[in-house]
Order: sequence, then C-alpha cells, then structure tokens
Amino acid sequence: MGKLQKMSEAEREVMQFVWAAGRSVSSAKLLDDLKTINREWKPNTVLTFLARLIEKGILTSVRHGRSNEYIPLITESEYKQFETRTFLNSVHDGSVKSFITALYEGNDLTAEEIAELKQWFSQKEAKE
Amino acid sequence: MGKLQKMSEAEREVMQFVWAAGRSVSSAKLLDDLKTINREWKPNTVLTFLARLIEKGILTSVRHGRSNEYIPLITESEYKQFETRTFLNSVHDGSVKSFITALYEGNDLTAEEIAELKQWFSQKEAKE
DNA sequence: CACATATACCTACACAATGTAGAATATTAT
DNA sequence: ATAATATTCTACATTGTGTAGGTATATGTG
Repeated sequence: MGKLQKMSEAEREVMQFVWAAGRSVSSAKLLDDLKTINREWKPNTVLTFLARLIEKGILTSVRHGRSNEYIPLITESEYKQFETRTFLNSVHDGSVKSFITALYEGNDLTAEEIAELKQWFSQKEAKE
Repeated sequence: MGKLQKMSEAEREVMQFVWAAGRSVSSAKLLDDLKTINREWKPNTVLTFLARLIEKGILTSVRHGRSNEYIPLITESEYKQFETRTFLNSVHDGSVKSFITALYEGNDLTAEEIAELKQWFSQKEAKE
C-alpha cells in the first residue's frame, strides 16, 4: 500500500459514511446518505474529497456502469491504528504510559474509565 | 490564557529545549543549545518560531538587557494533556478504551507495555 | 445509432499553516 | 555617537484544505 496519509476533517466525515455502508458504496448512495447529516456540500465537493481519499491510499474506486463504486482499502480500525501510532510517536515519544498519565494528570480520566481500563488490562494479562 | 493552539513540528522541537532549560531561558542559550541537535536553522528562523509560540499562547517573553528571556506559560505535561485530549476527541470520539484497543489490535502494544499499564491501573484503583 | 443526461474527472481559487529568512528597528556597551 | 547585537517586521514559496465550476465520458432511450 505504500504511503497511507492522514485524512482531513471533511475527508474523515465522508469516510465514516463509506465505512458505515459496508464493503463498498455507490456515489449515489453516499451522496444520499450524506444528506442526512446535512453538511451543505455540493456533490462535486464530495467527489473531490473522495478523489483525495484515493490519492491518500485510503479508498479505491471501480467504475460500475456510469457511476463509481467506492471501496475502502483499509478498515476504520486500521486507520485509527495508523493515526494513533503516529500521534503517540510525535507527542508522547511512543510511550503509551506517557499518554495515560497525561490524561490522568489532566483529570481527564473518569472513575468509570479507569475501572473499564483496569478490567480490560486484567483480562489481557491472562494471555501471557 | 484563552485559546491554546497546537504547535507545528519545528515549534515543538524548539519548545522542547525551552522546557528542558527550566523556568526560563535566554535566546542566546537557546540558540546555543539548539546547535547541539544541529537543525540548520538560521537564528532568525528560530526567532520566528518563538514569536509564533508566543502568539499560540504557549510562551511569553521578557526583555532583559538587550536580549529576551523566554518563559513557558504552560508545562510540557499540560501541553501534552491538551494535545492528547484533542486527539482523543477527534479520532476516538473521546474514548480512551477505543484508543487502547486500536493499539492492541495493531500489535503496537508490547508485553512490557501491557504489564506496565496493568500495574499502573491496579495502583490507581486503591485511590477510590 | 444519435443524443440527452448523469456522473466522473480536471482545473482552479482563496485561505491558512508552515518553514524559511532578509530588512528594518531597537538597545546597549564603549 | 556609534558599532555591535538581538529583536521585530515583513515576505515568500509550499502545502493542505474547503469549495466548486467546467469539461469529458459513458449510457439509456428514442
């Protein structure tokens, strides 16, 4: 795949709909789905975002009749992995613990979150 | 403080030296310190970064003799909190668990990291 | 098969952020 | 006063982003 690139805000919004649509989605359906969230985008604007998502290695398209079918090259989960690792490296020198302590020190971790994570980690431990 | 803004890469590099220098740092010392990491920046280039850091609410300066003393308005830890929370909201809908599972699913968590975090969380639990 | 129509692709533009740094200005030591 | 020195102002090229009009292309219909 080569060089996956970061999405812009608008591209991310569109991509969310592509992922939500399943394995692939026609431009018609996509444009239609996007109306529900009412983003005031002209069709061509959305098409530009899709073209850029293709350039960025996130999407691909296949012509099907006179319209395009858009197909994600990576899952949402994979994309989040990419962004998360990039962020961690640039802001926290790759340290997850630095990340967690930053949240903790900023009082950004609720008791519920701590409990949830604690449980998550204790389950993972069994694997070793 | 108002509206803290995100630093660029170059600004971040400079700011790291400011923080490392302690409570405050003269431009002379800063320029000198930066030479060690050899970034090929002309003095004026660095001065521009410092000016922008001031605009972004991260630094302030006091004239002292004919040179400036630069003083961080926030700690590195506070800045990391800011970036971390912003990132979490935009990529993971604010969910720390989503963040952690992204790393885990990407095989980006080593056994050591898991152990470290598990221990961290178990210690935190005692506080409740 | 010609053609209207739907859809995609190409091109463009304004605006902001970033890296880069020269020019102009201010301050001080002598 | 003036030379030296550090700061602030101004500028510019590049890139990313949101925005979308214009042009090309493929197809369904008559």
